[in-house]
Amino acid sequence: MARDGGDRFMALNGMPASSRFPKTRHLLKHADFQRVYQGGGRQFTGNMTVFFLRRECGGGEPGAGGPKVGFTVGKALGGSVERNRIKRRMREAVRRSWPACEAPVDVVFNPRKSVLSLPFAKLLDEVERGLRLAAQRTRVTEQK
RNA sequence: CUGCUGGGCCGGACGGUCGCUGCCGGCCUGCGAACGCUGGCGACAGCCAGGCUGCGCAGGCGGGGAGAGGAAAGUCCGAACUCUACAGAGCGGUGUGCCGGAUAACGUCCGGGCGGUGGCGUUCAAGCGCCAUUGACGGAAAGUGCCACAGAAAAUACACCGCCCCGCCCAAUUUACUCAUUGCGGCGUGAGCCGCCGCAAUGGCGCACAAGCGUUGUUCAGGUCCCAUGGUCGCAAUGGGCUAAUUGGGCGGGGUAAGGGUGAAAUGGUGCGGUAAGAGCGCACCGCGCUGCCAGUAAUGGCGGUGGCAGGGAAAACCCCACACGGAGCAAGACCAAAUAGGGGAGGAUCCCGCCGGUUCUCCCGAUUCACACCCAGUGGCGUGAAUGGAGAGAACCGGCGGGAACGUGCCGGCUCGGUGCGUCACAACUUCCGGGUAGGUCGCUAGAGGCGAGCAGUAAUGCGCGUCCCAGAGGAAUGACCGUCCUCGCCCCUUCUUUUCCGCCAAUGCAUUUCUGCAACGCGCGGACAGGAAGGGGCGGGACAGAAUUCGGCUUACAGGCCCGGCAGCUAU
RNA sequence: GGGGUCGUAGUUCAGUUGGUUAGAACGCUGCCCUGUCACGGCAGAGGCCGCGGGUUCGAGUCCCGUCGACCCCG
Repeated sequence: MARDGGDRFMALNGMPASSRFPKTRHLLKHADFQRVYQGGGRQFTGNMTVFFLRRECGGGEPGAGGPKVGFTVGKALGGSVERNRIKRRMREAVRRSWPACEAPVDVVFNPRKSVLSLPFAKLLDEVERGLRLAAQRTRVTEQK
């Protein structure tokens, strides 16, 4: 089964650093979320909605070089167990998709309930696509 | 063994890779302060530079170790803890509610009592005993209110029907009438249930004096149903009453609380006596109330006496009684504290004294009013407090006037000074300090009514001491993602064995023989098919309910599967 | 962490306090009206009162538990 998926896992497991996801890479503040919703772009990718916005004043803070990611998992998505499961799967997927995006952007993922039962390889694919998309779009707007 | 049910326990296991959040210690980098060390300068306050050590913070690297539950849930109770209010108590409100115990506390738990339900045993039965289970289980003679429809009446008991007695009136009857007893004959043969019989049997149960009910039948009108030991009709005999009496009807007065089939519920129940009719009116048993003794800590139980019945339900209607509770909640609360706005003090920009006026506060004075407490036979007295008032005193602040000092400045004299005039008013920038306090951060924050083990006390809940262990602390919220093996459950497939039923065959097979063929076997025989069971293997799918948020004790609710203990029913074996 | 409100016909709501008959409007169905539709008229169906217990003679209503939805405060 899924020979190609197995290879992908091997490759990801072999990748040593930069696949970590500490708190400094999280997007936590309510104001940050509002800024991304108001000023950024959005794209729906099937099982989630991706919001993104380039961060300008990302000066001296640690972890300012790369993207920062936040999730919104509302009460409508289920009980606390299911919401936690969704967040954990999303975090894991983002953690393994860091190479897709190097730009300093703020990204907010708004997952749907189907993330719970989706095979992990597909979820990984979608998150990686979303991150790459966010990087490209923000670069375009910057050139304008 | 199966099914139902009650209680307790567990809540998949092991491993790999990569992660997340605290903690411990190591290394590196940066910053900060201390300024201990070195060097330089110096007015010996200190400053500058260097780099070592230790400290704090942040980041990075690699290491060790830890990391969701029995319900973490619902937030239904109870506490700890914190702040706040408070002399004490009450009112109000909320909650609890048989008794005793456990506990920090509880609406929780344990034990007991009483009641309900089910089962078993015993007994002719009533009843009694045992077991299981269950109960929001104080008070209805403290008071208010409610009880539809039906029913005479729904809480005051008695209006109505009925029954009985007395009085009056009317009608009928008259030697006939009437009453009682006995005998004979007739009428009747039953809707329902049980039993009995099959041309024989015909027994029992089931109201009444009446009003009425009930039954059958059923669409309604209407009709039907009456005595067997006591019904009714007729006849006869005997005895009694008698010209007034009897019967019937009406009216009036009284007695009665038995009955009146309704209803969820009807004013003690059954029997006997008793009476004009009746009635706890009397008696026996049962129930109930009061009371005495005994047992028990108590709830309560047992025995006896006594009363003749007090009196329905409902308090999850209001309410009464007893007891408990001040309020808010870790976003409690404490500390540090940015930016911005704002507050206060000082400098900027001056202090002192006296007089007058005003405001506020405190004290003082006595009068009136009110409230409370005490004394008193009392309209009275006395004390305290409050409000109003006053002419007084003090303090603070504000305003005005006057004087002095100091400073600035002008003028005059004059030169280590003096005199005199004016000003020193207000506001603001700015500087500095202080306090409150937002964002943010730190603490609270996990060693506890803690877990485990065995012991002792206790029927138990639980308690006591001993030993041992440290076991999540996040904060837009970590405790994960993926994979492998095993475990378990369900379905499907294959192999082997086996059971029942059915079908086919005396052969397949083995041995002998060159071959034909012969021998072995009607048997617990051989072969096959459907179905079932067991074991093994393989494949697929499933493994619940659910995520700590200050911490505990309970309750309630959700929950796949497994284990243990108990009760009931059925089957099988001994 | 506190506090509150509401679940009744397909839909929106009465009825709940103070217990004994479940109602209104719109919608739906059928018939009439009209050449046809709409409007209108007549008739009808449709409810285990969120769920589970209890109190009571009797529960939509009272009590307890539970589920769901919504709102407010810090």
